[in-house]
Amino acid sequence: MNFQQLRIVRETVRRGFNLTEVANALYTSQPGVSKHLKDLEDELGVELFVRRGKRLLGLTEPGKELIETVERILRDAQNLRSIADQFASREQGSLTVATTHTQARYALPEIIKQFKARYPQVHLALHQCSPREIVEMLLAGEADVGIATESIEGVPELVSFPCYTWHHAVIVPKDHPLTRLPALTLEAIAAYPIVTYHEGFTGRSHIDEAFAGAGQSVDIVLSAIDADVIKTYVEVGLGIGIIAPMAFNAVKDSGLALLSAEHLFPGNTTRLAVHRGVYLRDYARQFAAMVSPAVDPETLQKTLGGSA
Amino acid sequence: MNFQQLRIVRETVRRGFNLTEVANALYTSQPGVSKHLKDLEDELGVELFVRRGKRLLGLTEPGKELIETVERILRDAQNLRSIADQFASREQGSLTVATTHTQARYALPEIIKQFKARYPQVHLALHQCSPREIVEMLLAGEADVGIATESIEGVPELVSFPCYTWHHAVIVPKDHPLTRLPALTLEAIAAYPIVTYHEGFTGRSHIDEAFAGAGQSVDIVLSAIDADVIKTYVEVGLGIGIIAPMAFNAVKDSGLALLSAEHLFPGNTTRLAVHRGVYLRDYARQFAAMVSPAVDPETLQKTLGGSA
DNA sequence: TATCCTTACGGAATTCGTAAGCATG
DNA sequence: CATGCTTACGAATTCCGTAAGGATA
Repeated sequence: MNFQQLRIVRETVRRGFNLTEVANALYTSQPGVSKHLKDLEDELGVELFVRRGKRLLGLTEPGKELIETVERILRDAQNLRSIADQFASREQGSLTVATTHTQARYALPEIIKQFKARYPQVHLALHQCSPREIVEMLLAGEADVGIATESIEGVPELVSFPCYTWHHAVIVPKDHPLTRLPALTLEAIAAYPIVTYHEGFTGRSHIDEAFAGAGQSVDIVLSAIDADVIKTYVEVGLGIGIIAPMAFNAVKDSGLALLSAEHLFPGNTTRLAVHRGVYLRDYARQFAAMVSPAVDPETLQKTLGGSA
Repeated sequence: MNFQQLRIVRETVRRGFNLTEVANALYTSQPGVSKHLKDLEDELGVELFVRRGKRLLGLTEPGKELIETVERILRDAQNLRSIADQFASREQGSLTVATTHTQARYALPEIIKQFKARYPQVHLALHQCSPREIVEMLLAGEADVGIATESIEGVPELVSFPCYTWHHAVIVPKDHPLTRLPALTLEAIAAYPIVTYHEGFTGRSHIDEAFAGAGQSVDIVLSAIDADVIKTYVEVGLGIGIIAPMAFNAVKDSGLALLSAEHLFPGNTTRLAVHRGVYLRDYARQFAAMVSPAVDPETLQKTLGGSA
């Protein structure tokens, strides 16, 4: 048994049991991959993969049991490197953050500015992607930290911490009839075509729930991933917008008006997530603490300890 | 990084940083050991060991951090083999139990008889040793299960379960004056020379506590590891004995009388212990459940999951 | 027929053990 | 001067990539 064999097993599962892909992903030859798998199965005395003829189709029962331990071993091997790096160069290294447009554009800039000032030697990579991709990246070990409002809770392999809670708001052109209402209602909003976030983004599910709960059907004429697009179409007069309020800038968005809707939509909690059982470098823990008040950089590592 | 290097690191710590011993323990050459350590340190970019000249003295700070993860990786590698064996031959394998004389002689025979009937293909090795050695064996992965009344609690790397609770009893020659007392007292016992267990064995600490708490000084003329020795010397008239009551057999020990002392000594709880984070084969879980009613063979593995 | 896996084999790289050298108590 | 670690080097083993062959959709 060696690490390469375990890497191949892990990659085989991740790549959907296509050994050619696995070989490419690990920069090695396909026959080598094939042989390594066979050797490992021989050594363990158990078939790990279900085969039909020469094709691999999935994991056998023992394979399913074993894969979890394989993943933990490889994660721990990576942890060894991280711990060593931590001691070798405490304030140097890299940090990969996976997050959504909304966070990257509105919530994180100030934090990242501070972080960069504190840790100028850390190479910070900000991956902008969908909440589901954020989870994928964390699970695959491609990102150290994920920040999003959706999809993060309910993934048992992840530990997450609340960052802040906010409510959707409505944006309309400055002279829009809705600005003259004393207080917004869901009925009043539903009377107009709506521009808002895509499904699975920035609390969109909570918007749908609110209207569904009130028995209102809404006409969503356009959905976008980011508030910049939404604002643009609201200015153009396509409809009214529902966005996260931190995306509104009174100066830059002077053609629009922001109407509070806290009483209409359930609160959204943006969360920071980390894969259980991974070792976070000190600067990564500090970053997490800057993003979420629920993170204590001293005790975080113990919280992560239990590898599920 | 490879498994051999990690094995060498672990063994170096266990063998007190003597690389010659490490090489012998791992059946390899000493220069190879030396090189492997150096290569790993180079790869990680950190010194793992404190050296004076050419001698290794101990772990550096990074070494101390890393060793825990190294141990977990190697434990997980062993777990891979155990899981595979579990599927390859469900009722075949080996089980190593480390326990004390008292358990091996009086508590376990019936359980082991049942276990052997149920799993005739399992090679069962019963290691009789001191409670402290039991802990050592569990920590080193040399035993799967440990059973003892002392030393087990308070070791964070172990999970333990209560098996049964009992109180020490007094044995005396059949016609001894103490047999005519309506109820024993510590004072009455302390008036005679005493034969009982060694320190660190079979609840001896509780005996000392009881006398110390009552302000009684006692004359322990002989201490032994097992009740057979104690009984022999009581029969000879060397003194009165304090033993675990399960060691008394009314038929075989017809020359002796057993006097209850439940009201005098604190209760002892015999416990079963397993190293956290190890995978136990199904038959091992069944064995644990036969020994301790607190063990549920179905959920045991999850209890062990959290590797401290 | 194109994709995908296995077997076979030769070369490269790694690992291992022996021998020799040096430091420490 | 005996114990213990390092360096050096040749042998054995392992690992890897190319080439060829066979199975499946």
